Amino acid sequence: MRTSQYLLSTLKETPASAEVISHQLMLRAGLVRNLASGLYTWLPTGLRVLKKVENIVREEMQRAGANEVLMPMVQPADLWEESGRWDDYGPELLRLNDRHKRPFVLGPTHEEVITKLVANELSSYKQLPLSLFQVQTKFRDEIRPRFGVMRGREFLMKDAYSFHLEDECLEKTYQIMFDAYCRIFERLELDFRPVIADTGSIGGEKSHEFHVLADSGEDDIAFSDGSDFAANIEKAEALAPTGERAQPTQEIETVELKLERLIKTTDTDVKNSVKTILVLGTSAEGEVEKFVALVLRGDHELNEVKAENLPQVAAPLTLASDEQVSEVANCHRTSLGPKGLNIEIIVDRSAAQLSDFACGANVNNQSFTGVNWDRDLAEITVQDIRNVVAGDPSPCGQGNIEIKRGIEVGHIFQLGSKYAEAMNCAVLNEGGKNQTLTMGCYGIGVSRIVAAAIEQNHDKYGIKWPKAIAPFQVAIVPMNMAKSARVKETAEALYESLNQAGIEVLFDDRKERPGVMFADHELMGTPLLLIVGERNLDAQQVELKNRITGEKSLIAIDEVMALFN
RNA sequence: CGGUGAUUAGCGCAGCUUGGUAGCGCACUUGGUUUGGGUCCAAGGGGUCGCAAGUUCGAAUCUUGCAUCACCGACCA
Repeated sequence: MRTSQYLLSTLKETPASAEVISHQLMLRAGLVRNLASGLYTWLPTGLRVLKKVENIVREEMQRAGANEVLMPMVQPADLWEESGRWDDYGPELLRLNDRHKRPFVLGPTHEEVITKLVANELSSYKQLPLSLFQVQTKFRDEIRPRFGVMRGREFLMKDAYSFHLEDECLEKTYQIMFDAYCRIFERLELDFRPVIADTGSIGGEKSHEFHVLADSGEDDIAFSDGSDFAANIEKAEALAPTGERAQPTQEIETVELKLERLIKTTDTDVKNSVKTILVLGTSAEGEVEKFVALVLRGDHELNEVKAENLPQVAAPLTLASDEQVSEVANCHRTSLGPKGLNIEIIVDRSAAQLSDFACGANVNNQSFTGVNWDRDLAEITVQDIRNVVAGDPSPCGQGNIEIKRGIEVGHIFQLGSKYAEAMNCAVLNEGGKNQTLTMGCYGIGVSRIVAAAIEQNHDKYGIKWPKAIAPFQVAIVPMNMAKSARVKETAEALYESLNQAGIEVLFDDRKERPGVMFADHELMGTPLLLIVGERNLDAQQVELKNRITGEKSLIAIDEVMALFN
């Protein structure tokens, strides 16, 4: 490709709307352009990268035995009613009507469509197991699109689905997919971790997320420093403190301060206080009807996923309003405490270990000190409901927890039969009986990977692409080609040979000054530059510059092709 | 959905307080100059000042409403 025929579209200045480095560089290097909130056009350079990521994913999916298909982005609403997600999915699901006023959705994912397809196509256990995948545009009407293509509303995703008669078979495929994912991210040269993940509302038993480590990531990942344990913080278990709880030594006293003031103005340690959060609870029939108090040590944070997964707590987790707090406890939320509440009390394991602790007194601007479980509060349930913090013992039993930020680029689930049941996806088994299938699903955010790769690979000059996904393998940068016939001939000849050999080469034939060309190629992250100048032509040499290492060297012109063998 | 801020040329911004018909840098066009790290000089083109209503002789500027974008929060496979 010649730059004179190419849409380079680099920018000197950073557009004001770009927050994270990958978004800034994607705009500056001319990879994408914003169309509307969360919607991006891929320019030629960006599309080259996107396609390379897509192809690596495709190759590894095929190697894992999956068949590629392509499903419509627009899906009829009745499929979603059949699975129950028409009601469950919420406003993230973009709904629309066709000219006959028939309801459709823009697919945020394709479980319904694929399950329906397989239900229609398969009839015998002999056709199992089967894995299908596609690379397709997804649309999710995100509440808050941000960071460019990192969290766009429309994005490119590889989604794969596997179908099995038995769970053991599903587990085997799950492991194959797990390995395929590791290979994909290794080929992309990303610093990534598979982490244990929450299955969320999609259901299922087992799930891993694949995270690219980067400070701009939106998720917290808990690692062990003593093993390879890693889990999304949503899912990382906070172990119960070891040892016996200390015996009470103090009597309850009432203090005329709200808890926050008590901690700030006296020597009461926040770690020896508990905070109390009132949330909606569920009845025995699973209906939302009452309240539950969640009690945590003062310095700990509530883990909403853990709380939500408790049967006593209504999902989605809903905090009680100020009015509701008044009804239940007759005080403001800042003075809530577990003692004297006439509702179910769920206490975090760490909070349950405290003795002689401080808490709100359920009277405005009053607290208790010297409170003790058992003695002062008998009826409590102890659960793990907090986020792990750095330094906690790892739930794997070895080492301590460290927390880092990650960008979720992949997620694999053992779905089970939720969708197969809903969509009536079954085959005849060996005994001639109808048997509902069990499913796995496996997603990779293809467009998000492009952003994640930049987050991990850039410097002050621009992007430093991993080899496998660079838009071009090499650029030819001629010095003053307009004035030097030799330079022009050499550059053209090199371009011709590289092109012939199928190397992706960008020939900078613009009439620009060298500095401009260097700056553009560094911004775009081309891994190798071939600099052709009068200076080295007498010796039949060109200069080779490596974008990643910054190394420069001179090589003979007839050695150039050997670089790409 | 709540809070905050923004919206003036393709991009980055100034002008608004104190109303008088729009400017700077980059980019773009033309000519010259320069050519191993974003040359320099000159001349140009380009804007319904987000939209609508109001106040006023007169609105980018004041008032009101709306829209869009972003950030923080809530929310979210």
